[in-house]
Amino acid sequence: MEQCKTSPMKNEAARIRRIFMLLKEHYPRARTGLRFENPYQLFVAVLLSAQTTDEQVNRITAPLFAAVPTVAAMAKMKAAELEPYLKSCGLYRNKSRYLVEASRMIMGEFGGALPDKFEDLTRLPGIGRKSANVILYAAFGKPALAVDTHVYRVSRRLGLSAAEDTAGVESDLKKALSPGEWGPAHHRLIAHGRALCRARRPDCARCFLKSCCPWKE
DNA sequence: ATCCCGAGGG
DNA sequence: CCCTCTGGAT
Repeated sequence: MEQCKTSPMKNEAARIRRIFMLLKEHYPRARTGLRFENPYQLFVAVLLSAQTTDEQVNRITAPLFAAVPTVAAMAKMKAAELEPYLKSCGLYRNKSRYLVEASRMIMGEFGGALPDKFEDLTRLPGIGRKSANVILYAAFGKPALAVDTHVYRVSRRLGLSAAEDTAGVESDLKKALSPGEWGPAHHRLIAHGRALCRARRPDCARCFLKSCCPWKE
């Protein structure tokens, strides 16, 4: 109690460290649920994952990768030819168009190889800040912290950030963590958002972070 | 701020 | 019926 008055900032830092320590304990090896074997497959899976569950994405990508196995093959497709493969996921018209256009840009401007820099990735249609960060970390092993709907919601409930947009939350989380922790933290916040800190009906009663969480529904 | 947009849960 | 799912472009 006295520590709160004498050094509130230091106390807050300790609270945040405790949150990530507990997340690590409960989700020791949290990682992406998207199935992929190379950067091309991750690029496709991430682009498809917008407003769609990873399980649904995996159902789609299995036949899609068999039919369209490379960036070069994707670049030769027409959006209309691709749509049947994406029919069962949301936003399928946009996603079909983005996949073809982005693949053509990768062929034309990046020599057929998926770029490994944030500024290049976000130039690709359908790849924004979140998807670029996922690719940087999962495909290239670079320090990056993607803020998706789960990370955004959970971070704000936990008081890790009060930012009103994903870029602001990303900035706050990065400041609170060392670069080596960014990727794992991303996956653990998602795991927590799915398991307990759900968008609807969060299970605060069973939450192991209850004692260090300011949020009440 | 709005649009895209099927599947699954409640 | 309503809300949400590893968003991005206009």
